[in-house]
This record gives sequence, C-alpha cells and structure tokens, in this order.
Amino acid sequence: MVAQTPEILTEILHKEGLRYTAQREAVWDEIRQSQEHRDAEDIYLSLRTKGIRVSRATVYRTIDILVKNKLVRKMDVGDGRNRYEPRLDDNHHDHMICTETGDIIEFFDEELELLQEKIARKHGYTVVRHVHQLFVKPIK
Amino acid sequence: MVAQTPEILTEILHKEGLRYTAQREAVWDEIRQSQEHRDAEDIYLSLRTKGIRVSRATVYRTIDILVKNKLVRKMDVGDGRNRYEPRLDDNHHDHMICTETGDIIEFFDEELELLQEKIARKHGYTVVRHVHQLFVKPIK
DNA sequence: TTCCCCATGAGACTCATTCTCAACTTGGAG
DNA sequence: CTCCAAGTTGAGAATGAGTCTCATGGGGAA
Repeated sequence: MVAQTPEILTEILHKEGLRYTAQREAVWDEIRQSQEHRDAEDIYLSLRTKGIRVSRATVYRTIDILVKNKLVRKMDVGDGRNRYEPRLDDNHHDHMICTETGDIIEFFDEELELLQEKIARKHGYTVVRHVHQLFVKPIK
Repeated sequence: MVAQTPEILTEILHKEGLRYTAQREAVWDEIRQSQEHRDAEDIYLSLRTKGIRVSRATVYRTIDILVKNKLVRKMDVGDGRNRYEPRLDDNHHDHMICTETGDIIEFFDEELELLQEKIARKHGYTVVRHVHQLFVKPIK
C-alpha cells in the first residue's frame, strides 16, 4: 500500500539516506502522471521535450530507486525493453499482451494469486513476487 | 506433442526446407541431452569444449529453428539471458525460481492453465502462450 | 560429380542498460 | 549565512546478449 501524497518521494529518499534532487522529482513526476507502460527511453525523451535537463543515466538510476521502494513497477514484456508504471495505491495486477495489436491489458484475479501461493507451498516455498504475462489474441 | 525419435531434427529441417548440417545436429544434441535450463553461451562453450567447431551465430540461429519448431523451449528468467531446455514429449510447465539459491523448479498445474484461459476469455481473448515465473524463497 | 544455394564463421554491429569520473549540488556543521 | 564533505549528475564509454554481414564452405538434387 503506497500513499500517493506528494511527500512520498521525500520520505523514500530520506529513508534511503538519499538526497532530494530536481532530477529525481522530475522522473517520479513523469512516471506518476501517466498511467501507461513506458520504457526508460520514452520517459527520458518526454522529460527532455519538456525542457527538463536530465540524463539517461539519472533516469535509470532514479527508476531503480523508485522500483526498489515500490513506487514504480518494472515489467519485462519480453522485447528487450523494460516498461514502467506507477504503483498507485495497492493495485497489484498482471498483464495480458495482445500478440496482434501489442495492446497491454491489466488484470487481477484473486483466485490466481492464491493458487500461485498454493503451488509454491506444495514445493516448500512461499512466493516473493511473480512474473505473469498472458500473450493473447482476440476471439473472433 | 513432440516425438523424441532421433529423426525428429531431420523431419523438422526437411519440413522447413533447411539443410541437415553437423552444426545443427550438434546444437540439438547438446540441448537434448541435458535437462537443465541453459543459456546460449553455455551451450556454445560446452560444444566448443567437446571440440565441436561451431560459432555463436550458428548456435543462436539453430536455437531459433528449434524453438520455432517446438523442440526447445525458450525462457526469459529476467536476468537478460534467455534459457533453453528441450521440450520432451508434451510436458508443458512453468518455473519457480528460488531467490536465495537460484534453483529453478519446474511445475505444472492444470487448474492454473484453465484459470488463465478463463481470465483471457473474460477480456475477449484467448491465450496464445504465457510467461509465468514464481520467484520464491524456502519456508523455514 | 557437378553446381547452385543455403549454411557457416568471424567479427562488426545494435541497443538497452550500466559504469566511469570529473564537475556540480545538497544540506548539515559551524 | 557560508563552507565543504559527500552524494549526484551528465556525457560518453563500456558492457553484454543477441543479430547481421559477407566471403567462404559444404549439402544434395540431378
């Protein structure tokens, strides 16, 4: 559960013993205000277009901090570029990727979550996190 | 369902209009005779160590053919290197990766398979393939 | 056996991401 | 408020998995 207060970044950085910088704020704002699944280059270019002076390295470094602190979710779509999306509140979900249009649909299924844990336990483990993508095509 | 006859490669290559070469046979043999989840570099080095003259490019090219024809399964473990394993018979399964030891455990759950299809249909899709990895840790 | 093409190897290349390090900021100390 | 140690940043080099190029090599149909 992540509170969406403006100060959340301040808290995170403080907790991690990191400094509050304009670049870190800009990257977080950029990711936060769009609900899409964007790649690092896209985020970087968007910031530059807005006239914000930031480097690719800093975008990547900042994303790492955000991901580590669960402000951002990192997803591997399988095409070599990771995608990022803000983790608003508590909404865990997985993704369905349309093989025909490339559309990404979010989904969440409680039963699925429970089933995964059940399967892990059967093998003596407990789930820390999971990656689950359904590559789908429309039913005609 | 893939028959494990020695001629399977011949059949595949013939069907694809490709030639039967010593390198293609060697790559397939290498992958086939180990049940592990190996990356391309590992397969390449193993072949070289055995004195087989083959290039990285050919290893990758051959793996593509094998994957396309379902003799080999390609899996993205999330660390940047794809892993490959032979698709013996019909045994579809997913993977559980231990975050503490790196162990990869295979699992298959019929209920899970059905549930995924059910979820996709709810959104007007049907599952073409899926990526499902559980990152787990041992229960103490 | 010949000969047309496909296949191969070596290494250049791509591209996302990470690393390097000099120059710049932040923010606590004084 | 000023100083300055230590964290941050930017530009570009480096990395590394995977792909591409193209000259050379080798299947296999006739």
